[in-house]
Amino acid sequence: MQRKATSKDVADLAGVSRTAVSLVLNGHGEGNIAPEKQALIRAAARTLNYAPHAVAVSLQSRRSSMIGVITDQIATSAHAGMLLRGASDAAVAAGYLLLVIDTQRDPDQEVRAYDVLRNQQVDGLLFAAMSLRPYAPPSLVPGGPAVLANCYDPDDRVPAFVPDEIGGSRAVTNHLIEFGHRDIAMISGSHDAVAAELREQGFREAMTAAGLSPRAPMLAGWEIDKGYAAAMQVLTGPGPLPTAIVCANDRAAVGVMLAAGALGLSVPRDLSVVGYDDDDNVAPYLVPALTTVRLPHREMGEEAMRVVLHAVAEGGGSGRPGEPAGAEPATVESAAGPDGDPERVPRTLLECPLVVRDSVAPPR
Amino acid sequence: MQRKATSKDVADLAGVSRTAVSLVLNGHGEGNIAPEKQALIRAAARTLNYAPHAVAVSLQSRRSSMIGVITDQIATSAHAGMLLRGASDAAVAAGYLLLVIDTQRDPDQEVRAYDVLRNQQVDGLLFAAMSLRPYAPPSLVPGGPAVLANCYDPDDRVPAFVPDEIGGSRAVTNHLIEFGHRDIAMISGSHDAVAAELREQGFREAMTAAGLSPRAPMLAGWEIDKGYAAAMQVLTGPGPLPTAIVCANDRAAVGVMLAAGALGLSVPRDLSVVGYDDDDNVAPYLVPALTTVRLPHREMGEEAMRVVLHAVAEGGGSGRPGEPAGAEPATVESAAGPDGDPERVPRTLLECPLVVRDSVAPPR
DNA sequence: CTGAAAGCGCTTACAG
DNA sequence: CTGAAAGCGCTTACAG
Repeated sequence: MQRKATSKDVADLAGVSRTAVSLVLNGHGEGNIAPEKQALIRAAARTLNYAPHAVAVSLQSRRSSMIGVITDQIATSAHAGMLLRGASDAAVAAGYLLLVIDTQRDPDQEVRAYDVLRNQQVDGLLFAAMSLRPYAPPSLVPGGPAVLANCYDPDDRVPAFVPDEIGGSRAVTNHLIEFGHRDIAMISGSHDAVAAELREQGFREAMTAAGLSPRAPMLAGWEIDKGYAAAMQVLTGPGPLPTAIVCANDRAAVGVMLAAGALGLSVPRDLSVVGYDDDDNVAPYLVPALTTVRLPHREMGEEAMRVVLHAVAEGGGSGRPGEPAGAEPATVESAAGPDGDPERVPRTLLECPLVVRDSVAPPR
Repeated sequence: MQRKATSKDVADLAGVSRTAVSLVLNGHGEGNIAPEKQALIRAAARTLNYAPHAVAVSLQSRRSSMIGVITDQIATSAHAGMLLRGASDAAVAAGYLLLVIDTQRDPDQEVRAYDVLRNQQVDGLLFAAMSLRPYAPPSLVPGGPAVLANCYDPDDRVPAFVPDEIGGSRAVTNHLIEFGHRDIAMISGSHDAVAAELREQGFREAMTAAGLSPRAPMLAGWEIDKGYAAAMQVLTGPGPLPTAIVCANDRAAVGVMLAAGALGLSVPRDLSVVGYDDDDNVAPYLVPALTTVRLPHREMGEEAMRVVLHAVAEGGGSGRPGEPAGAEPATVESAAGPDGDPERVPRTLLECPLVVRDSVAPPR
């Protein structure tokens, strides 16, 4: 690799000082440097293919133009990558780069990640969980402002962006109710993920609001086989058969469809099925295509990054957003402390939109 | 955020020069600095929680300890994340950090990515494709040694690590043959992905080697619904029904299972089914669990990163590995140029291991 | 054994 | 309008 051109090279070629080069190339030329020299400098920079040495700039400016991202399980889930994509897009648009470290949920690695990121002088920090969960960041987060995505500080000391799980679940359930379903079963996820309880709650709320008495959700799990087993049970067991099933997620819905097939039931004619997640690789391609709820992964990454960037721009040490960063004001769950603690900071709920496809029909 | 301690702070507290601090903390103390002073310095560093300013170190050493990673679609696929994980693990273990930029296959973004990474002074470069494809990197790759993962330079100027698709496909097909299947259908992916042809080739090779005449692979696609449609056709069409189906990937296999269910066929009793990819979220949980082939995503990331790191350590400007970096020597496809071109560099084939589960049984 | 000096590449007061 | 100087925090010859 050939040595990169430095500002000195440009200065020499243009016959000026490095000061002049810096001024012009950073847009402070006007009124300071003679127009002809400006042209000379720009030409020289072009010729040499000059680009400032980011490390030197960073050392001088005390800004790295890098945002540290700590994730807990980057590899596990397909759509979770969208969170990173949203964050990356927002960062790149603002001239920032992402330094991503995955901790694999290992506390040691997490501590080290904070250290490394701090030493790399990141300007801000984003912590992203791959599935919704509470997360208490170190009390004094190093490395500038910090924001949480798809996780939340139980004490709300750090701003967070999370999906409105309850709302999404309410929405799909209502969709079923509008189609005329009255006996709806729910196959829930395991309670090691907080999303399971939230989705159950949404289901119950929608049923109750419609004057229907909800069946107790069946605890199953998040995988295809769990959905299969639960569906086998509910669809063969004694008692009346439900006309629709709300699944914990799209994969469980695959299991339900497989079970329906094995039982000779046709979806949606004999049974309506809905999922959750809008899994890119699954939901649109199931036969029939699955009606489900989309998780705002990308939005979480984007919004969270915007808030970080905004705080960085403010020169703030805290991740507290001054004014809303994004254009569209997201739903805010007023997370006021029990005693109105002024240290609390907003936890923003992002909509989980209903995605209507072909797996729902009126009950027979 | 409180100001970080500098080496000057440590020097002052310990009553020595910054030189001494640097020497001791970098392990060059012995024989240079009096033992008592060494202790003093270490103590001071501890007290102040000193860690060297990475940016300053980088500027001075002309090494950033960062490896740039350019990906083309980080978000699309779940298991693809494993590639990143493997790369990250290898990098972190060697004290390197990853600067990841996703280009979304936009050539403009790609060009910009190289620029940005070069300006950030990355010590080396990894280019990772999310699905196997040819990829010609810029002729003079900037930013130190470069290696390709899950993609390959048609001219083999840059080392590459790719899955042995043909071998994997041969292996599953043989598995079916060993179970006694003689009439095996293949539902292939669309040919926009090179993996499709490779997997077809493996299928054909295995059949031919066993003295069986292979059916022509059916062109379908990579999604559930394509597998479903193709299965419907092959399983209802005129002519003899195959006793087993080789699918382009796991998702297509889901479609096949769905179709089998709709047709009243039981897998594996009435029909054996195998997939490809060993999709974490799908294959182990299908009912029955899917016999498939695992893609060495993690290994590709790991091995490729090791080669980059090795080349960096060599101080080499080219990504040409001197000696093999990893312990286990991977299968090497001798990609010698047609005329023995000495500029050619190895393209390494990583094994795609067969993963036996429950979706295969002897034909009835 | 120890510390003053130079230099990595840049930008920003400051003096002409 | 222009350039010499200082300084970001570090490490590495070099002179004592």
